[in-house]
Amino acid sequence: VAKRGATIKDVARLAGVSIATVSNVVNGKRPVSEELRERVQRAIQQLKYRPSAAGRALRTGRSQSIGVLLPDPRNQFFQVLVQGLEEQAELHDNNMWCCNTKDDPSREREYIELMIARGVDGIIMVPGPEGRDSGRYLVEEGVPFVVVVRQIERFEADQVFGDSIGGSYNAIVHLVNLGHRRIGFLTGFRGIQTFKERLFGYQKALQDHGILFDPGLVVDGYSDVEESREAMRYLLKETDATAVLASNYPMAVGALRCLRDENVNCPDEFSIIGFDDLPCAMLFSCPLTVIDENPLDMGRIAGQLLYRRIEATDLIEPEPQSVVIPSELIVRSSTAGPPHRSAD
Amino acid sequence: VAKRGATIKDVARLAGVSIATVSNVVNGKRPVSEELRERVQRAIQQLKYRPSAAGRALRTGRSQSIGVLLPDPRNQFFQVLVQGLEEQAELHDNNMWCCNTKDDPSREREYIELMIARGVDGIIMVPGPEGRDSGRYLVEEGVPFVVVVRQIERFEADQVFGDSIGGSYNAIVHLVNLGHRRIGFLTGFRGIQTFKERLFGYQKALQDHGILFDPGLVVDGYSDVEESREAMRYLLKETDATAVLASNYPMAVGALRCLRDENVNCPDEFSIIGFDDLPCAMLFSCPLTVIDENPLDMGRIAGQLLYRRIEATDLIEPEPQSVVIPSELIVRSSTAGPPHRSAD
DNA sequence: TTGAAAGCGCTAACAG
DNA sequence: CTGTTAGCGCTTTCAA
Repeated sequence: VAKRGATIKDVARLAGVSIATVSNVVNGKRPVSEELRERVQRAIQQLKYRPSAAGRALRTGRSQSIGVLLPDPRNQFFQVLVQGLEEQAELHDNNMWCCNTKDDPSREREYIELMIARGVDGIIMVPGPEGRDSGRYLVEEGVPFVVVVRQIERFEADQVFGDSIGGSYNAIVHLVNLGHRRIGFLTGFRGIQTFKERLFGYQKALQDHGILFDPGLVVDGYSDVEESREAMRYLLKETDATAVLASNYPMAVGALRCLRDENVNCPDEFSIIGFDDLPCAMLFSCPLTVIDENPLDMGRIAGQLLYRRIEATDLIEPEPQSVVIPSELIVRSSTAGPPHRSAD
Repeated sequence: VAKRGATIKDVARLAGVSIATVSNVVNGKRPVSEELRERVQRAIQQLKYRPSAAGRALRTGRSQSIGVLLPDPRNQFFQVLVQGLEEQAELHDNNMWCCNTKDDPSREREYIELMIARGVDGIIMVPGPEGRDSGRYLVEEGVPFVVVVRQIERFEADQVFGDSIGGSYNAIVHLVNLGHRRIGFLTGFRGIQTFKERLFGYQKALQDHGILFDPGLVVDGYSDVEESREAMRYLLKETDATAVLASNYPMAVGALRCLRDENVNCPDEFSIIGFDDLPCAMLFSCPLTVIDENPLDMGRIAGQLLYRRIEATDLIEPEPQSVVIPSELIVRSSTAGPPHRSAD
């Protein structure tokens, strides 16, 4: 439908030079005399010539673009991550193709296929429940990639992620210090590494403080606001929990919403601590105490690792590198001592 | 760096057929005998053949992808919009390339150039301050496109947007009915059509209720949380406003944050009404009264219009169409009568 | 320093 | 129903 633009041939003809010369003016790979360069530049301007990405990609085998696999673009955490990636992509004159896997392994796999077919130069992946398989597949296909946000354990690849175990551990210590003993855990898909780690940190913190782990206090929110609201209702009605750790942002929102529905005061009657510090976290009816994971830096560093790999010559492949981004506990007012019982 | 996959030639050789036959099996443009089809399918499987998008794009002039220009991907409003678009793109086996214009005209223009060079089949644009120029340029270049969220007035193109004037009008009527007379307006870049319209709706509502328009009550938040916090502080300290209309989501967040900083109770001492209903709007310390614009439908419809145009034969170009998505006032608790004065 | 020409992977027109 | 072939726009040898 779109009308065809000028091609390299048109430019060559108008400038009275060969197409090779035009190419060299455009890409600067070989020196071109001042005179010809000028003639070519003028022709380019006049014809509004834009090199065709398709032609170039076909010839060079490089598309100047990278693919990004995200589980949930609506979660602002991932948008901040993307912003960090975008910064790097722009630096390399690349474009980014973001895809929504919805943490569905078949969508993840399909998008990887599609990305390879489209010839992306590399992939940034937030791995879903079967992310390890995807990772293996990418290795097999020889596509440069980096795993971000959620670690794939004992896997040789560039990886950038937060200290989920430590973050979770610190959150629980905070609650325990406030006097809580019955602490719920609101988890996402249990198949996902990050949530496993956060659960582990939770368990370890309990253990280190001599509190028995009760699996009945672990409820599934599936990273979804509505599901989390339901799960939280269960925690409230059917258990004696006095606090909860919500293992990501939408789940904290769901938990908070449930408390509001049920007219349970936060933090007087129930404490909430969440993951991820987003702009509205402090505006909630009880400004949220959170573990911040610094997604912007995660994105930046992941981007840098990817381009390092993309630009490596085939001879010297860089060593796979794992980068752990430190996380930080930000205490606001959604956490306090448990009701009917003084804090220690 | 990535190792080269199998090409159509490899498949043809292995299956013992011509490349044309392989192409026809893949694309189904011409009938192929059962026997050959099967041989080809087997070869495809065996070689893990994936048609090269670059080759196809070069040959057909179609890239099977669309570009999306967004002013601020971090604003969840736009992510919901994108979700609607994505739905349509997936339906057409297309991919989406989202770019962040930051409402900067030169970035907008650059990305349009880039998108054309990359051969996108169409563009969805949320126009920035000089969006009209961009629109004209797209027409000139013959790229199918649709304008979304923010209208370009008196401009022949497919456009999908909300009823900003009406939404704003209704918000003000709501406040006036509560008894407010001194109502502030927190605006984004004044060069952007949507904000002009929202300001207009505000003015018109005041006028219709016999309230004099005071330009001193219009303050700039530039769609930014921090800027809005500042602007709101001004409104609070330097004017006698008792309520404010924040003309998009991040600005409402900023306004709310300011009230929190200044220990001003909402809605008892000050009322806020915002635009865009996002999942946390109801969790704020005062659950936000908002105008919801239904971005999901905007995205869906914009996508449909774009594909209608992309798929049109050059002979029958569809008539440009403007679609207005109705908006809805959702009353929560951030609005009440003004202080020191009973509501009427 | 420049040009001619091959060919990247694919589709489509043409020939059988 | 199938095969042969031209050529999309570009980069990159190879020759001059």
